[in-house]
Amino acid sequence: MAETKKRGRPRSAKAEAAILKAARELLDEAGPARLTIEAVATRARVGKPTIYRYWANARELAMAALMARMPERAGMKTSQSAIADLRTHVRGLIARFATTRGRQSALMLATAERDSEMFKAFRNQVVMTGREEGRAILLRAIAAGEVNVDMPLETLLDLVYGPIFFRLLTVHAPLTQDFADEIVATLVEGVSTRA
Amino acid sequence: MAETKKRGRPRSAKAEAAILKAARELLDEAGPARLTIEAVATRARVGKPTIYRYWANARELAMAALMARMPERAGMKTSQSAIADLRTHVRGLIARFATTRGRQSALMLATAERDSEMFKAFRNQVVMTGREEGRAILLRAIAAGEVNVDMPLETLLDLVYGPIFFRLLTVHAPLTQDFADEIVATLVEGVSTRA
Amino acid sequence: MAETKKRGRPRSAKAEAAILKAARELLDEAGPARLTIEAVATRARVGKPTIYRYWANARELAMAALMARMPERAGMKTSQSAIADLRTHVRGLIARFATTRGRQSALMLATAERDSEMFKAFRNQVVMTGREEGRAILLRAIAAGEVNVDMPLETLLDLVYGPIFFRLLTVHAPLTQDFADEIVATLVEGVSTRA
Amino acid sequence: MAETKKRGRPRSAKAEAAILKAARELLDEAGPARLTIEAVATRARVGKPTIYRYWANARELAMAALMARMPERAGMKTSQSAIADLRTHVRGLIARFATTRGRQSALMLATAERDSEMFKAFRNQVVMTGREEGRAILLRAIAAGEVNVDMPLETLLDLVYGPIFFRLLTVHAPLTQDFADEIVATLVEGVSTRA
DNA sequence: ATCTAAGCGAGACGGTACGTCACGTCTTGGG
DNA sequence: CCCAAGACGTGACGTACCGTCTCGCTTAGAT
Repeated sequence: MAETKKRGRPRSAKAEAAILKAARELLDEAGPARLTIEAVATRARVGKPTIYRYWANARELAMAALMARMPERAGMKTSQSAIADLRTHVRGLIARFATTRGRQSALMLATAERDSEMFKAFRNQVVMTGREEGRAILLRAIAAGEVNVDMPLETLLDLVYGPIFFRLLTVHAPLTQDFADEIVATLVEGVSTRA
Repeated sequence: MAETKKRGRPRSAKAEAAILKAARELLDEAGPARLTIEAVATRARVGKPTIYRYWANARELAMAALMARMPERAGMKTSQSAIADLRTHVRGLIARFATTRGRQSALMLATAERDSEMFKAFRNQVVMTGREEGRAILLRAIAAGEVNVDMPLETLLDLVYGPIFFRLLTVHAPLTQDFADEIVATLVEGVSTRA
Repeated sequence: MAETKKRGRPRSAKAEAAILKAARELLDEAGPARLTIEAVATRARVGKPTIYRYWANARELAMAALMARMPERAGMKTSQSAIADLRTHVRGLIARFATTRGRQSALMLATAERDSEMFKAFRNQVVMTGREEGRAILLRAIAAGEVNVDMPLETLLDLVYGPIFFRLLTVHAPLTQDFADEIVATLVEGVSTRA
Repeated sequence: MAETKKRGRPRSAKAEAAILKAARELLDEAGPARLTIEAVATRARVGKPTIYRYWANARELAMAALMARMPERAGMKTSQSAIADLRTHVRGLIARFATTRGRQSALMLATAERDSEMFKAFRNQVVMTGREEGRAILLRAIAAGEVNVDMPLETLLDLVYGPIFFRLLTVHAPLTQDFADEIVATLVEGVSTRA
């Protein structure tokens, strides 16, 4: 209830929107490394101090712009097989990240200061949003008895998402839809010949 | 005929060593983002042009310094179970990367210009060296009939390495030795209840 | 009809006083160059626009603060010798200006926009107040036959005040009471050997 | 003889000249208050750090530009009357300072940081150069028995130069050639009626 | 034993962007 | 309609590094 009385001129939503728009455009045109505060300020017809009032530096602004940019997650349709749902989910994930925007997001993640608030927000919103959906699917699969996981669910989720980001970063092999299927198949079946 | 005649003063091995030493120290003290050519030149008591004679920019120098820094891979001992060997391998990998140096390497990988020669060299030497060993282990496992892989081996390798780098980048969960075991167990057994 | 109806909240005398007080404090602490509107507003707990309602810019405010600060001129006592009175007057002048405040005033004079109203007011109040007294003394001396001036009185007054401000600005020699005596003696006697 | 060996690339005389030229042009066009480092850098096609390598701030640069600008003092011709020479000297001084440049110089003097090296250099070169000549003339007058000064020569010199700068600063009366004559006449003859 | 080309350290060069400060104006809600 | 607070666009500040370019000095193979 300790609400702070807002005094003085309120922040301009217009300015913030113009900044984010300019940032997004520059990301598209030149990538995150070229996103400078000066360029954003000029393009958004905004003063530099205004930008610094909202974000601490160019990287945080870039993250904010990328977050605002991530496509809305379409509500997932549920089929009878949770594993089929997982496959669809991973395919969607790859489709999302195998874009300039997706690559830039992964890159931001790697570059950002590990312990800033922005980093956590970015990680949660960009990387982990999909994760919640993935977690739901896996829980459904466990409930349905399709799957048996005797370890932290986090580990399994990392086994799903890790390979995608790995290819994104190392570019040693293409990030295709087939890769989604291969990931899911391996995780489900395992490679053991014991069975 | 094709030999290039070497005229003039040869390059100084001492200078190169001093540069790399300074670069390594700065990496340790301040991280890759703070590794500037000026700082390296000052610390190594070397002229800036000398540095540029060897490396194109600060990131390449950082990669070179990190590469020179990666611990020599100990010759892998082979046990009777290829899967046990894989587990040992993954554990070693995690031990190597769960260090400041390892984290910095992953970070460099993410930041580097995707199509430079240096990027490829760095990727191959830092990330993919272990991979060759992993590939050998898997091939051994297949030959021994311990394992059955009906997809590109690359995919399976990405399923091993991807989760490690993912945690390195997102820091949402700790990178422990247990995680190595969980990765291997899942990949081997799968999570299906069908069996 | 012609009368302007006073509508709305009247100006706050308290605000003006607080502003001038803050300005004076900042002048003492940091000098006229550091007297910024922002600092004054913060210290006086006053909005910046309120300051601008009274003064056009920081220099004018500084001048206003300095004017409010000049010590009241004590009523001059008249002796029998107008020349002795002049000496006393010049000594008093030097005493007044050989202070931080005096130096700042001279500096303001030099910095101010030459044709602003404030400049004229400042010049008249700070520099020329003394001058009126000096003029009166000289007129008395002429009337008493102690002195004979066959040129504009202004010139003679400049010969009295000029050297003081000159030393204030160039600081090449100290501004002492002896200097007052030397000025008056030279002006009265001249340096010619003809006599 | 402890000469310092000059290492590294020597400073570019061309750059320095271009900077001073640009500074002079800006002084002429907009005055000392508008002389910004940015504008000078742009006009001189020179990097800002290069300017800062030579001068500590805009005011010092302005002083340097004004110094480079002061007209060479013509070798003074000597007549039979030292007092006539003094009159000629003071007239020349007024002619020099009753210009935009002269006024700017006086202003710089007033604005500069009192204890910087640049301030002293500027004072000596701009204000005090003429002073040496004036001192020589006075010494000649004393030697010739034309004049009798029983006080520090500095005081007399201040009585000559002070009034000029005073009018320059206060602009309460015009700075004419007649003023020169009036100054000299008063100093020589004095205003006393005793004689 | 020179000559000469390349590497060396140092450091100045033209630039770009940084993050900050203060400007003078504008926009709130409250008195 | 004034007040405080404070955000706004603007413009300059002084600094950090960039990557390039002289300097004068090694250094060592070719002459």
